[in-house]
Amino acid sequence: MAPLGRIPEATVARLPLYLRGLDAFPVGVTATVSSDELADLAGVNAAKVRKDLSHLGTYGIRGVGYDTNFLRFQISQALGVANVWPVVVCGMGNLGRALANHTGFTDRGFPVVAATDSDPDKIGTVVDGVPVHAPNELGDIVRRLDVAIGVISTPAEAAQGTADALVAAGVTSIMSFAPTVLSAPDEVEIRSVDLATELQILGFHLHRDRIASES
Amino acid sequence: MAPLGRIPEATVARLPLYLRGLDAFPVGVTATVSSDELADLAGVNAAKVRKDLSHLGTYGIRGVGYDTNFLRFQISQALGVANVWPVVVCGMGNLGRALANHTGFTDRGFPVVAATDSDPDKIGTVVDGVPVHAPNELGDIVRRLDVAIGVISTPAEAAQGTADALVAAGVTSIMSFAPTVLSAPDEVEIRSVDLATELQILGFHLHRDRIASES
DNA sequence: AGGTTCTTGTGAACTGGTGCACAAGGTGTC
DNA sequence: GACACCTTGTGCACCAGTTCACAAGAACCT
Repeated sequence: MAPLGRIPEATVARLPLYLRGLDAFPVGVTATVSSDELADLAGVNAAKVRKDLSHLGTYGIRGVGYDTNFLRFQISQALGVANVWPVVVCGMGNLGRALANHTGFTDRGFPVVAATDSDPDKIGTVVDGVPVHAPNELGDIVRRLDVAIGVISTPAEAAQGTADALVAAGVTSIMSFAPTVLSAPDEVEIRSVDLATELQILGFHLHRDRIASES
Repeated sequence: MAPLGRIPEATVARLPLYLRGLDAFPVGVTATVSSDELADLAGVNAAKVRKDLSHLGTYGIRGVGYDTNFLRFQISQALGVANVWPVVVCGMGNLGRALANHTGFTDRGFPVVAATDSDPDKIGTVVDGVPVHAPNELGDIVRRLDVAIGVISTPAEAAQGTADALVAAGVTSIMSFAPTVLSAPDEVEIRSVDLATELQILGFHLHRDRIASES
C-alpha cells in the first residue's frame, strides 16, 4: 500500500529475481500468479514476495493473485528497466572479454559500448563489436557515449586508478571484479564481485563439513 | 574469546577480505595491525573487524593490535585455506573460458581440473590447459579427479540439469552464474552470481537518482 | 610507580529484515 | 444469498547483524 516510499535495499535486490521469474509467463497473455508461485520461480518464500511487492504499492487481488503483465510493468517501472544504461568495460583480459561479449547485458538494457585496456596491441582493435581504447581516453569515452556504468575487470593494481578515472568522468555506478577495496565518494555506488572470495566461502563450508565428518 | 564456536555467516563472508587485506604485510616479518587499519584494508569498519575476529577466538593484544602473521594463520585455519579444492567448470562459453583461465582461482587453492561443454567441437580439446569433456562424463570426472566444487556457466536452460548431475556425482558446493533458480538438497551449498541482476540493481539507483534530480 | 595513551573485547542498544498468522477481501458454487 | 475456499496485505514477534561505548589490559614516558 505504501505509495512508492523508500524501497528497502533487500527488496530492491530481489526485484530483478521476480522480473526474471515472470519470464515464465508470456507477455500480453492475461494470467495471474500467486505469491506462492512467484516465490518458487524466484527462489524465495511467499511472505517475502508479498511484503516486497507491497512496497511497490502493487495491488494484487485477494483470492486471485497478481496480474502477470501488470506486475511486470510495475516492477520494470520501479527498477527503471525501460532506461538504457551504456556500459564501459575497463580491462579486456579474459574476464573483460567475456563480459563485453555477454549477451545477457545488452539484452537487459546494458549495452557495452566501449572498452579500455592498457595493452598497446589491443588498443584500436574491435573485439566482438566493442572498440578498445587507451585508459587515458576514458573520460572522453564516458562523455561522448554517455556511459552510465563502469565495469572494472583490470588487475587489482590498476583498479583504484580506473575507479578514480571513472569517477572523475562522472560515472556514479561501478561494478568491480578486482580483488581489492575501492574507495570513492559516497554518492558513487560500487558493487564488488570477487570470485575468489566466493570460492573461499564455499571452501569454508567444505572444510567445516570435512572436519565434522572426521570427528 | 569464543573457542571456535559457530561462526556467523556474515563473519565467514568477511574473513576472505581480511585475509586479502593482510597481503599488505609481508609473510614472516613481524608486524602488528590494529582493527582500524585492517578495517581500512578490508573496506569495513573497525568494530566489525574486532567482533568478527573475536569469533575466531583470536587474541589481539590490547593497546597494540594483532600480530599479522598469527592472524593470517588463524584466519587461514578457520577458512581451511590450506586445503586444495579441485573445481570443474561446466559450460565453456565466454564466461566459462574466462573462469577456467582465471589465475585467481588456482592461486588460492581452487585449481580448475576439468570442464564440460555440450558442443561436439569443443569436447576432447584442451583449452588453456583444461581438458573439455562431454556433459555425460561429469560423474566420472568428479570421481576420478576428486572434484569438490562445480561452477555452472552454462545457459540458463541447461543449468538445472547440470546441477542435478553435479549433485548426483556427490558435489556439495556449487557456484552458479546462470540466471535461474537452482533447486538442490539442503546439504548442497549454492552460491549464485547473476551479473545481469547486479547491473539491474545499479540501474535502480541510477533511475532513482535521475528521477530525484528531475523533480 | 603513577599517569597517559593506545587498542582490544564485549555488553547492550539499535537496525533492518524475516516469517508467522490472521483479518480483510475477493471468487465460485449451490 | 449463504457458504466454502483462496490469496493478499500487514501487524507483530523474532532474529541476525551492526554499531556504540566503555571497562580491561598493555605499552611507554617521566
